[in-house]
Amino acid sequence: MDTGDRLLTPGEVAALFRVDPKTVTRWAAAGRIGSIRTPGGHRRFRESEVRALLEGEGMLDEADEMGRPRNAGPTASTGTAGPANAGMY
Amino acid sequence: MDTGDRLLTPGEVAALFRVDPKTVTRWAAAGRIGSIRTPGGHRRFRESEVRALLEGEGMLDEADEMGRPRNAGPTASTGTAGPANAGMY
DNA sequence: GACGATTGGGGTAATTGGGGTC
DNA sequence: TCTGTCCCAATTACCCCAATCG
Repeated sequence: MDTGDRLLTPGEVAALFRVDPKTVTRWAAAGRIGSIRTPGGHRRFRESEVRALLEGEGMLDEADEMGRPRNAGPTASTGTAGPANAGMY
Repeated sequence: MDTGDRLLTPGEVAALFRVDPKTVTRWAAAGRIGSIRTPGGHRRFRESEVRALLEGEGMLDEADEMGRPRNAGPTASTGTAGPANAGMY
C-alpha cells in the first residue's frame, strides 16, 4: 500500500546523516537507498527509509562492514517500498 | 475499463512530490505531466498519472534513455495520461 | 456580489544533478 | 573504497500581485 510517509530532499537527508548532499546522491546512484525522481530529475527520499537507515536497521551487521566487499543481497537494497532502482543516469 | 482517475489540484500534486505548487505548474507547462485546464485557466491533474509518476513506473524502459538531449514532447502539450517524455539534461 | 484560499505568471536566489579530480 | 570539493547546467523555491475556485 501507500507508505504514506513524507518525502525528504537530498539536503534534508544530508543534514540527517551529517554528510554532503553529493554523498546522498551517490548513495541513491549506487542503489543503496531508494529514491523517487521528480519529473525534473531531482530526487526525493522516503522519510521512513531514511529513518530506518539512521537507526541502523538498514544493515544487519555493521560491526565490520567497513572495508569489506559489500555483498549485494539478492533482495532489495533497502527493501522499503523501493521500486528497485539501480541507477539510471 | 474505468479509469477512475480523480482530478488533483496543483497543491495536492505538490504535496505528493514534496515540491512547490509552482513547480507542478512548471511541469504541466513543459508537457512533462498531463494537465486539464479549467475554463478559468487553472490546472487539474489526473490522479492515476500522478501516482504512476510517484511510483516510478513512468519509465518502462530505463536502459535506453541515457545520453539523450532534452526532448520536448512533440505531441500535444496536454498529453492525457501519456508519459511520452523522460529526457532531462 | 462577497469572502478566504488557491492558482497563475514573472523574476530572482538557492538547491540539485552529473562529471571529473584530489 | 568512500567522502568532500571543484566546475557548469538544469531544476526548484520563494518573492511579488491579479485572477479564479469553492
